[in-house]
Amino acid sequence: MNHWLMKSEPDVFSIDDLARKKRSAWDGVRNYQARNFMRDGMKIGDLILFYHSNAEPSGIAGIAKVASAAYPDPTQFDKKSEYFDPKATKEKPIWQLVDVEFVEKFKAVLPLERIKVEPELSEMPLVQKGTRLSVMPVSHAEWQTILRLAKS
DNA sequence: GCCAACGTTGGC
DNA sequence: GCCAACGTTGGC
Repeated sequence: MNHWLMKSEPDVFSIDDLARKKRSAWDGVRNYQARNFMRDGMKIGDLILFYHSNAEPSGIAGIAKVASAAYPDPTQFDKKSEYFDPKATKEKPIWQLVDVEFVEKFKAVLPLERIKVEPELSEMPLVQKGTRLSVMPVSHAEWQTILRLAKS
């Protein structure tokens, strides 16, 4: 099983929103590398760190899991959506997404500040300067470290 | 709200 | 195919 981290702005969609809905399509990803991780890397049941960006504080808020295989993001065809992509067609969709399911909300957000100073987490794309990936893989060791920090 | 860093677009 | 201009991300 692989592990992942996915970023969301809590003003738009937070861990609480996912907890309420139980399951949601992770729409709006418009970055090829992030799309490829969802399309080619994710398997049903993979666990996801739910990261709050542009938040107070920014950090990891809980856990979700992959609940579907990748399929075309419907918002790319929707003219009224802010994620509409005029270059995408039903025959040749560009953007893919997966459904995610709520697993757990941490008692407290594990702040980015804490992640940054943890030597075992220094290789994460999350803390690399200039990386803006919104979907990224997490190694098994990093996963264990993050859960230990989040629950301590 | 600022702005650095990055990805994408489009003229040539 | 280059690269300047532009738009976006996301921490602060």
